[in-house]
Amino acid sequence: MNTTRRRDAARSRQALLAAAADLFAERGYAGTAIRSVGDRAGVDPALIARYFGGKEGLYQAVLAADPLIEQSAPSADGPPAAPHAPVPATSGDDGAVDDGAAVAGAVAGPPDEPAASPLATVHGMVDRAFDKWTSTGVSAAAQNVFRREVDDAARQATRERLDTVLEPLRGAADGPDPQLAAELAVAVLFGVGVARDAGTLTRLSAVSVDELRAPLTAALVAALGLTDCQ
Amino acid sequence: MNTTRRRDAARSRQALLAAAADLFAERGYAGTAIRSVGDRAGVDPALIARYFGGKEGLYQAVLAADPLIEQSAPSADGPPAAPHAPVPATSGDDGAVDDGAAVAGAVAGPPDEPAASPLATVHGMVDRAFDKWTSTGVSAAAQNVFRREVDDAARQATRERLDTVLEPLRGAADGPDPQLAAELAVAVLFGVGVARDAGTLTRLSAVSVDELRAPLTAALVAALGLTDCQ
DNA sequence: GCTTGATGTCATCATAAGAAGACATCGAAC
DNA sequence: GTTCGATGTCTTCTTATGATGACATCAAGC
Repeated sequence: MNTTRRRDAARSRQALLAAAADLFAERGYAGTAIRSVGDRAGVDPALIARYFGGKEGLYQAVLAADPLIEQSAPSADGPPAAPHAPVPATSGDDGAVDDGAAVAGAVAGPPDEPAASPLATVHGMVDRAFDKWTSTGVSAAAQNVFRREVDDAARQATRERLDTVLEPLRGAADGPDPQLAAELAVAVLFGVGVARDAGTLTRLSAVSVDELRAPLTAALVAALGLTDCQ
Repeated sequence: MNTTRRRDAARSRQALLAAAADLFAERGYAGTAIRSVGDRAGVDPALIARYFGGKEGLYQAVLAADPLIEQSAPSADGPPAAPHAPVPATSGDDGAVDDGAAVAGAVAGPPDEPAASPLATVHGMVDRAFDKWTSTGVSAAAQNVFRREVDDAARQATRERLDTVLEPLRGAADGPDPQLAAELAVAVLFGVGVARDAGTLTRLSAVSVDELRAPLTAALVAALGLTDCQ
């Protein structure tokens, strides 16, 4: 089990997976050639057929390996007690739903999170999304939310990944249709992230995620029907 | 100028343009073959080279011809006086910014719209976006907001189209960075539209635009910093 | 009716890409 | 040290695709 073996199937597989994740996110599925993946991975592209069955199988593997947002690990900047600024839309006089101590639990790390407050859930979701964007970038799976051309298998794989994000949002949503509210929030959250990553909206792509936190959180809160002013 | 001439360059050009708009929106740029465009248009694909210079030129023409949202024409359903339901987030007691009669002017039809109220601008924008989605569908240009793989020329063409949408939003935005707020609103608006069109979020794709109006408008209002409760 | 440019049709080329298989080489087990 | 499966490298095949040019056909102007 030498770590620098000249031949190591797992190592090659991982290299291909990482290179494919980059390239699929950068150039899209149709625009990515498996030869390019092999080049970037420093691995012969023929191994893609061996380990993943082909280009489509590689894509599936990339989607299955992507968590969409950062796992429950706390944000890298500062103590996790106050990783986010107050939301303008809810910092006012009434402050409908109380935030506070529920933030830590809202990151949904343990499998049995104790029903965090809706606002804390939103804050945790934004934090985890920002962590993901700034560390490994916006993934191909996130882009799939906005692509018509993905085939059924890839769409299904994307849906399964999205469930992780949709589930807490459903719980946080207020209104007669929590599923719709949660999906709307996903469209807003990933829409901003993917658009920022794409670069067509220049100002959006230029600002730091910190400058995005307040307005994006406000939009999510509104999309979920959590606005306290109604 | 017979309308059914067997040979008509303008007619062929238009057929190619329409077919290309459909296919680029459906399959993406890389996934669209010019032969498919020719087939759908009922025109020989070699004419693409003649009229547009090639696939890239055809794509540019499609982007340039797309308005992203419906032109200022009033909505088809009912009188334009009340095309939209009240927004939950702002239907409350205080109602920060007054709506009312400014709605008609907010659709920004005449070149010198009389500085409509921010809320009316948002309402008009949502109406026009919905009209576009339900009539001709979500365009390839709108999708480009969320695609990294588009080349510089296409990105620039998309930006020029976006300016039409960004300009009134900048005027409606409240806060220190109107450009960022406007781009954020664009990401939210088109993010929801493109995601709904893509079909990965099943509930979002299933509901009618009318069911989307209230929460989407609320999210846009929040993204623009127009929430009255702060 | 003829001419001529515009328009349309067809064949072909060069390239890129995914897939598949033949062959080479490594290394663990014995 | 030998064997043999695992791993890696290389070549080749087939297909799809964008581009190009030759040729055919139409229609307007004289």
